[in-house]
Amino acid sequence: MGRAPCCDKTKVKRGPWSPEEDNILKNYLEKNGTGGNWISLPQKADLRRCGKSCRLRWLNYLRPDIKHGGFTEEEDNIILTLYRQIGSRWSVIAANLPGRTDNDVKNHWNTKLKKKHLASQNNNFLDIGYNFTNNINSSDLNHNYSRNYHGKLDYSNTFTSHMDPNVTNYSSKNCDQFPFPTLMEIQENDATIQSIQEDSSLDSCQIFQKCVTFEETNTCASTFLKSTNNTGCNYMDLSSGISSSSSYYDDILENGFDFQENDIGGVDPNSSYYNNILEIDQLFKEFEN
DNA sequence: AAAATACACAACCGCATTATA
DNA sequence: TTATAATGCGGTTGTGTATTT
Repeated sequence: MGRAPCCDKTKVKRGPWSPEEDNILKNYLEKNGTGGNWISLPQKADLRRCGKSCRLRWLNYLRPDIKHGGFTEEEDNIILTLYRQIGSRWSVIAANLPGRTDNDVKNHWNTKLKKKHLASQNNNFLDIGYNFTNNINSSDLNHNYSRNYHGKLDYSNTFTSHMDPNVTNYSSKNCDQFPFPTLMEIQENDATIQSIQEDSSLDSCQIFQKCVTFEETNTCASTFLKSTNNTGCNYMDLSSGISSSSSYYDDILENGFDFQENDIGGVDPNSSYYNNILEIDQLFKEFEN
């Protein structure tokens, strides 16, 4: 025994509404209102439609002051915030967005915001980092797997090092404590590269200056510390103290924003870590889908 | 240029809740 | 008070259009 249908499906029209039908429904409702009963409305308005269909058409489309599409960033933020608080209670979320219907918010979520939400969730998750360690020259090297703000796979490493017993991890958070290697020689070229004697745990270090344009609007001239070791390159912006071991900087400096699909920040494709990280990336991609 | 695929949004379905007789 | 109808809601599907192959 199924549920009793709300109307005779063989006698009502289904699918998209024609402009004529819209006019009939709109005119009827503006003149008479719902009369407190959607089920009997189609008959009274002379529409071959199910009452529920009429209600939906009116509430989601024909009703005055309804906005369609063009969600603003502020609206997106409200939806994202509320979704995180109360989940998929679309009518409640829509009630906080004047002119928006629950159906519209739900559609917008399913087509656009869900990805944004998942990405930020994954970013939060990935920010914690994937860690594994091994010993290189008596330094503990922690390998962190994360996403940079472009959503690109990024790989960085931090040291639990013998260099300073009071500092357990060298990262962007405490890079001001990073013991700089001794400057041994200076070379000049068009990128103003200064070569520095390598530190015991680094194969080589360079300081260089270059003007970098972010997204065509945000330009910054930074002095970077570039260090290389056997897992790849590391860049630290000496003015902001932000470091990144990433081909992200490589790509900006060398190719603008022309990222390669499978770039992994800071990882030498010939290194033993590369396949390992690709595997991890595959797992994350599956998790994202 | 045609077919396949992806995307956006409208509409439907059935269950839960609320209103009414 | 309770049975039934109407309404509200959210998951899901359908449809037209845009983009890619």
